Amino acid sequence: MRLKSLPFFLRAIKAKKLKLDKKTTTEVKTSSPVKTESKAKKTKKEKEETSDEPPKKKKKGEEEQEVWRWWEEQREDTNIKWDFLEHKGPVFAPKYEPLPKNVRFYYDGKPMELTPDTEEVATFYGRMLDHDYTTRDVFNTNFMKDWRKVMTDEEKAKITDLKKCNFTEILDHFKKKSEERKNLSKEEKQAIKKENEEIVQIYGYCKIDKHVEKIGNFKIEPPSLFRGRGDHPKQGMLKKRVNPEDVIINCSKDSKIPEPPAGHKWKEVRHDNTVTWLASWTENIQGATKYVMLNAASKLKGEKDMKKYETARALHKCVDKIRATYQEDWKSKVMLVRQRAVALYFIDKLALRAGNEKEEGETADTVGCCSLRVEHLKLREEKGGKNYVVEFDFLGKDSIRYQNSIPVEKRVFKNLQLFMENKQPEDDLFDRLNTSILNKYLQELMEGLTAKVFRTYNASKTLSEQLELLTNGEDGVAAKMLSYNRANRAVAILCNHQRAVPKTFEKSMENLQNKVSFIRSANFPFSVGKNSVERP
DNA sequence: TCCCTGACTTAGCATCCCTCCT
DNA sequence: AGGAGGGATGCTAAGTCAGGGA
Repeated sequence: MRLKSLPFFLRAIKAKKLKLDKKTTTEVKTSSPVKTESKAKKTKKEKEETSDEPPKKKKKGEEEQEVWRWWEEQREDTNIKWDFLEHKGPVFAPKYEPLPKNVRFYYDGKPMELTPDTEEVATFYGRMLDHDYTTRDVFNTNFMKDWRKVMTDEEKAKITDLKKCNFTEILDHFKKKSEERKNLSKEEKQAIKKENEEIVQIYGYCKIDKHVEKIGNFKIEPPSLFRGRGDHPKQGMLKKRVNPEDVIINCSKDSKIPEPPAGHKWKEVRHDNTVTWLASWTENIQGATKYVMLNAASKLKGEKDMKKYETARALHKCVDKIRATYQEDWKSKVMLVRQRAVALYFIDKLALRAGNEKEEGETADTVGCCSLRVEHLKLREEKGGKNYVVEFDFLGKDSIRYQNSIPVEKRVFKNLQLFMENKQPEDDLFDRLNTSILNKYLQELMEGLTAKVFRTYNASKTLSEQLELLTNGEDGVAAKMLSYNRANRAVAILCNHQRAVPKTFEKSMENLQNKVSFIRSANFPFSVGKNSVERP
């Protein structure tokens, strides 16, 4: 399957012939406008779609909204995102429910009663006791500092050492509660489910330009301890409760303005139709704005997604020229041009991210292409029988380690030597370059071209090439699935998509081994495939 | 040009929930 | 029925990129 035939692939997915693996397809997934459903429902629906019989009458409450086939409509390119927008506002986190009296917190071996605010924050820590986070110094220090801020003077005077705090009864309490929830009767579970569905019915949808569309995240993030990834300097800090007074509502003037919860006011109600968000608030850890936005299957998101792939297709048409240009630029007399050319080569060849600058000490120390430092690569004139090898070793987005050795053209190698000359390990490799310069240049090469388009393009191309290579028209469904998973895996490797080894890994591996042994001994004629790139 | 910020996408982890097997 | 397995979904952190102001 070549790139130009990708629309067929999209259609196949829309028709739900293939299931996409979320892990490996972010760069290549489609904006499938048909909402995803559970496997069982899919099978049922597929039957309905392919059957000649009229669809069976749906039970009450099961009627589906007719799908708005926005992707078949004419699109206009404007920064106006909507003409009408009405919604009920976000759902706030439930109020804190104090612990029952028999669940105690101990300080220095003695039970200690906490005021509700202090207790609430203690429960955030208590329920994370089993997690690796609570073994980290940074997490604990940050937690203690923020916890003390909510304590009364009396509590503050007493609770000074986290090591003397015992939260185990709190953890046990929540474990017990979750166990109880699991053991509820079918009817009780149904009742809870129904209640949740009612909330979704009210708050989970909005009316936008005569269409009802699903909201992606209508629930405001509950208070908790900040779980920054990797070596995050702010991990363990208290993420505060968000109140209506913190929330800005965005909707159209002529809509029914959402009611704030009783006794509360919104921070602001605005009517800005140049943006897609319905509500926003500022989070207290990094000061970043959080948004309530539409679901991925909505027109607003889907159209944007579609455009992304169109841009990638446009790149396909001129990528040869761009590659020739940057190879030529490796010889440039201007240092910036050389650096830009080598950086672009990495972005293209290795699917690296752009690499914006980050404020030191505010986040984990991670880098992308433009922010690579001398310490992140090693140059080997010869390695494993290959010449001019570059070894990369750095932490990328989400502190996922990127480790890769690649042979490069001699000219690239010599350039890298030049860029690294007389520099300290912590110095920038591309000291003349940043993402802004790079993207401005890319914009000159092609309208809408930015660094991330290369990732989308190369991921999509890899997937389609792999599918072409691995599949055979006569293959059965199982074989097609296997090929599809393998193709996806190739994309995961290219994009360095990784996931932690699941906690139950060893157990399930053992079970799998047993099955394999059994199958081998019985001489079964089939193989088992798995597609995930797990971290070592 | 630099810096900051707002808006939006990308992506890993947690949890839910369905299916299949015992 | 109960539990394991694993995909789907939910949640939210962490990126990208553009635009505006100094």
